[in-house]
Amino acid sequence: MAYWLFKSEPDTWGWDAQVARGDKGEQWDGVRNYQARNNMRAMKLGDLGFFYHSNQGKEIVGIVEVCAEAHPDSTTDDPRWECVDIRAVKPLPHPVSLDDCKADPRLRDMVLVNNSRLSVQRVTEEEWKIVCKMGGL
DNA sequence: GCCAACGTTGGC
DNA sequence: GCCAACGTTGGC
Repeated sequence: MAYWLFKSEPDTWGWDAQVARGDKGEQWDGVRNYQARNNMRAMKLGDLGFFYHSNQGKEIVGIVEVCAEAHPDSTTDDPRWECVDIRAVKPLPHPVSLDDCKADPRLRDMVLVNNSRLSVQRVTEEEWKIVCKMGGL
């Protein structure tokens, strides 16, 4: 079991939209970055991830689950790009903001804190537990 | 809306 | 294969 973090601008595709897709989930398309794609290729069915709102809110708002492993991105003909499908699992009772993460020395090495531009990130098990606790789970 | 950081592209 | 130029992202 691995843990991940998905970033999206709420204007384009927010948590509410993700929840509205229900258990069918939605393909996480549009990623055009090798690091992010490699992360998605490494994902296994049932892996969990945080859903992060960039720009507006700048906070982790919910938990998602990988419900389809990497497959070609249907929004492009370029065979280089693949994506996974994710479905909403549950919201965080208390969203965890970027500031909260920066303020906690245990999260100093979190990708979100160090390389905020990467849109699909790896989260360690320790970071996962810390953020879950901060989020009220 | 600005700008720094980063990734990608393309000329050499 | 290097590196300058460019485009994009995202925090502020």
